[in-house]
Amino acid sequence: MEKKVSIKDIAKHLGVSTALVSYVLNNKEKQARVGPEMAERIRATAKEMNYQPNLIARSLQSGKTRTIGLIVADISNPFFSNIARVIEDEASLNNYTVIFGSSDENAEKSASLINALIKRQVDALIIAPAENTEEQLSLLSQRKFPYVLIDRYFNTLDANGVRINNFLASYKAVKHLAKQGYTKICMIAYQTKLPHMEDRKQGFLKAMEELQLPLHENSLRESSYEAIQEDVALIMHQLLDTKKERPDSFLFATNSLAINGLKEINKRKIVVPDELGIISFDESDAFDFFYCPLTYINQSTERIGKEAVRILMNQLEKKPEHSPTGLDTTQIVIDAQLVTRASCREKKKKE
Amino acid sequence: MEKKVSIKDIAKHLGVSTALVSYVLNNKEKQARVGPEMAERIRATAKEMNYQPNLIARSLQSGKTRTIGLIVADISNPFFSNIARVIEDEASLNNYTVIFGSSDENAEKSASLINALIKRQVDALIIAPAENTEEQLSLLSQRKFPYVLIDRYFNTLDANGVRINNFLASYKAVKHLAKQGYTKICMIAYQTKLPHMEDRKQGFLKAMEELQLPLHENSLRESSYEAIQEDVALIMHQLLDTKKERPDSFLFATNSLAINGLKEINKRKIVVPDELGIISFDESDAFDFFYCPLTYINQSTERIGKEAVRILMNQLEKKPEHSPTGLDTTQIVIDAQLVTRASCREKKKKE
DNA sequence: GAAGATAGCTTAAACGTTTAAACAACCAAA
DNA sequence: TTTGGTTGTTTAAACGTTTAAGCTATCTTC
Repeated sequence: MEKKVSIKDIAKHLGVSTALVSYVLNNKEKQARVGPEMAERIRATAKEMNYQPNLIARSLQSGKTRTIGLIVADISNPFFSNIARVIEDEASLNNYTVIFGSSDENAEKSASLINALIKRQVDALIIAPAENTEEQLSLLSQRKFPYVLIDRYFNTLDANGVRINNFLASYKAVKHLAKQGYTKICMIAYQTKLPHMEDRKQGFLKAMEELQLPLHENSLRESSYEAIQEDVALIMHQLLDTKKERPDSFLFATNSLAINGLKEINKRKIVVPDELGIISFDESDAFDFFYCPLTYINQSTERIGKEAVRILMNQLEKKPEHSPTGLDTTQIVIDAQLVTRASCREKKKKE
Repeated sequence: MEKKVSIKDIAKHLGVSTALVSYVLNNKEKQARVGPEMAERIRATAKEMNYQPNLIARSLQSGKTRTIGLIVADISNPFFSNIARVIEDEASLNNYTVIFGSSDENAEKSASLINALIKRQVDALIIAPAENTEEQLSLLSQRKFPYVLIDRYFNTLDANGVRINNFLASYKAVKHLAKQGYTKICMIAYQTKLPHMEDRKQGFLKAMEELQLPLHENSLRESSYEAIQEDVALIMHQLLDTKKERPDSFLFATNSLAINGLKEINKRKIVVPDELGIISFDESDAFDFFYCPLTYINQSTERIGKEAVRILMNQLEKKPEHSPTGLDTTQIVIDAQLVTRASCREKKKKE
């Protein structure tokens, strides 16, 4: 690669000091009282030599990189890549760029990603935290490093965050299923202690209780993240390939769980919504193309991404005197909408 | 945010020079003849003070950032986010991180992204180039800036690249359709001069010619990128809501085109594969969940990502003397596989 | 025509690293 | 006892910026 032209090259070319060049190219000619002809000459040669400022040097000097680190479970998951796109656009509007990393729901990977990004001096982080990462995050908080949690959160951690009202969304979904006449409702969730997932489970349980629907060991089943395909296949086998206590409806806690579940349901040629009602969290093209389009709980990736960046920008760009302690934190809870489509039958089955 | 500890802080704390600390923490104690006890003390205090090297400072000094810039059309498109994930993992193995940007198939956006990434001193770029970006890329080549094109390429540009054999993939797809008895084959492509798309179109035309199947103005229709939904809807209306010359099969040139097309096909309750055979490029969860799983041309995102990074690493990590002119370029053409499923009927219709 | 202001520019330090070169102290060999 | 080598450490410059402070003419003003 050819050597890049620096401010020094421009200065040498014109026989002036680098300071002068810097002032002009940063439009500080007024305060620095640079002569108008000089300013013009500098601008001209900068263009002529195709000068591009070295942002690394600038960052070293300013202590700011105008870079945001984004850590999600998996950037190839559409839920996260959609959020990534929104964050990219919002960041770009504020002249920031985004570095990303995938944690694979793994605490160690998360730690090393956070570390790598901090070494790279990102100004802030946006994190969809994995299980058992409270300590890492609490360390960030201690050092007053700016960050926002998305999608997930921790009860023990007072941090900026954007998420949906998981409990209520789940609760409403169950109520909706019950209203349509389903009684043997089963939830498929992830086996994790992450509170957002716990909330979804609790919302399910609370609704079931209020509906006085019986709960048994198969009412709420959990899959691992790593072996989701095998786990969901097994769960579906145990739940569907039996006559007694066969569920008449499913609530899937994420799009990946639903996609794996739907594959099993398809295999068995089970008729949705008559034999089985279905609701899932998140969105997916697959939900649209399932022979019976899925009713789902829409988490607006648009809003999540925008709010996350907004919180950071408020924190990063505001004058120090406006943040008395610097310890205030913002939590946004987005009201997730139930989008009703064909996967829950319209009326009660037997009247 | 609290002030970070620097090498200077460690040096001061121990009453030694920063050079010593630097040598030790870079494991150059042997060459620099640092005393073993001193080395131990330095390492200990570095750990104790939780020292994290400032990679920005290191980059300024070394001229390398160990960062790769990734420019795709849209990071939220699963094809690109899958590639992004592979690139992330491969880069990480080599101790690189990835900054990304979405060009939206827009040449100006592409130019400003390239510029922004170069100002940030990325060591190399991986680009899925938009239309009319030859000049930008040719400038990169002129300056000997390392980059690899993925998915797309330009005839007039001698650059590193990884892509599939678009012509042949398309050609084979049409032959496959014909073999199953379809004769009124129609291709839906993007309206662009990008050669990879042109190749797909030419492969289609060549196969049709060899098959002696008649071509007319509706045989090959094109949609814009910006208004894909409206365009595909219109095309489908014109092709399907008519009796005369109605196509009996479609070849979609990308997953987005297919997804939009399938929605229209679904609306009209057209029976696949009997009334209509379908093949699409790329992959999608939607293809699996369409009532009749789609036959598709699989572009291995795994291979594309891996090869792209491999090419860059070869170029970036090799000693200068190994690249005599530095002008050699590597092109990888991956053989895309046709994955046959239910969306093309098994036998000829009327025998 | 002296004092002070102003315009136009330069100097120099700083940001946190890396690393070649210099230096001081010691030791061994002649 | 000089010479030369080795060991352990420091000095200082460099990477490309930014920016406060300094300097020198020239211009006002009385």
